[in-house]
Amino acid sequence: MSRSTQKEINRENLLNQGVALLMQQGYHGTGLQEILDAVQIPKGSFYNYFGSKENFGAEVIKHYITPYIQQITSYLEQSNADALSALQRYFNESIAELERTDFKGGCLLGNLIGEIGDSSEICRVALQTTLNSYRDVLQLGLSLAQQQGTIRTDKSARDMADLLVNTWQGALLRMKVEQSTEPLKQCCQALLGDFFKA
Amino acid sequence: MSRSTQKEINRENLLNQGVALLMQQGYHGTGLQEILDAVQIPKGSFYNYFGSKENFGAEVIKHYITPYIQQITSYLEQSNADALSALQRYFNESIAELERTDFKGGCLLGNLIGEIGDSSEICRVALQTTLNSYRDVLQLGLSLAQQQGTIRTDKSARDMADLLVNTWQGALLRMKVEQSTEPLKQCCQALLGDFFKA
DNA sequence: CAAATTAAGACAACCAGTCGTATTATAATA
DNA sequence: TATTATAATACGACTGGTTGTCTTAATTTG
Repeated sequence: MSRSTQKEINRENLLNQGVALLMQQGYHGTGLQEILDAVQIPKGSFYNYFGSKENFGAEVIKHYITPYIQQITSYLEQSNADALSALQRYFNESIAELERTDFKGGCLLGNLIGEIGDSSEICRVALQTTLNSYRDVLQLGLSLAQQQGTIRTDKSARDMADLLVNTWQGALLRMKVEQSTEPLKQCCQALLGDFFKA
Repeated sequence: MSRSTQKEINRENLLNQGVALLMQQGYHGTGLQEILDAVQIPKGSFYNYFGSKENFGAEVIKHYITPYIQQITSYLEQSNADALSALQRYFNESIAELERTDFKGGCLLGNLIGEIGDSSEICRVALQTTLNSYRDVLQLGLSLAQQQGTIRTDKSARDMADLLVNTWQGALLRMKVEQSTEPLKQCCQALLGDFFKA
């Protein structure tokens, strides 16, 4: 196997493991050694791939969001003239997944904002752009739903998407503390099922 | 000075410093030594007052919320037949304070839920009861406003208080990442100024 | 003086990050 | 094509520092 592709595989494995561990144990709660042991990669290589733990953290953040955006995009494309249902389907699927994993983790973005949003500027910026791109895809869905007449048009899709992201983040925190997905369901019901309705 | 009162003063100082440091740097990001140095208390004493860092964390959590609940209660008592304005005044004051402190810290509860909600059961329970008592006082305000006719009555004060707490927490995270209080203002406007209105 | 409380420092475990060496891949040369 | 030269990467022992906790001695109290 060529060296460059192996390097890519190693990087990918580190990022995946980083997502899993940072989400559950936090940034300072997870040592580099723990990540390296899990994927059997020596410490020296880590510092070749990423320059520092902080840079790694920023890359983990960007790596994290990709599948979620793909999932929403895919749901929106599948939905024929019913973007609102696609969004509801996405959130319901997320809720089901969180129940399967016993409410662990929640959202890496929310967790890291609280922990290192003040202390790491690099990660703060990564969190900002990542959260914005998540907001953008929700905004797209809401704006489609506006065109389809299922979502009110006297509020901007942008504002509603922001509110939805923020309430969802808060509900995820509440879920962890209550060990229940009730806050998540309430979030979807109150916003998508009521406040945003046309 | 008697020993018992000195002990109380030391405990109080440690808790206050703990609130400040844990809020800004997180649980694992703050070492005991840093807290002890700040209040000039030897490490050995710490383990007399609190049994472990984890127990200390749980006590810091409970200690944190008291002034906020007092503030809301005080605003509600001052307000003559206008509980909704009292709540709005509380949130506006909180927003002004966060602007003064450059969006640092946010809410200790939200930050710690994300960081250690999964790993420390003691702290998770402390966070749960603390957040619930915060919700309770907001619920009281909303239910007063319902009686006064300024808040809709087709939704329970409890559900609205939960939604308000969760959205506020999410907005605090968003504030840290955006370095702006805009998300907080949007939260108050959308809920207290629109969705919850009678 | 005896008992209980407090404080100081020792402790092993762990942290992120470094550095010299070993290994490998690529390029140059014959 | 075979051999060598050069560069890039892989590696893990090691560093200085910090972590939370515990043992032990000093101090205070009744």
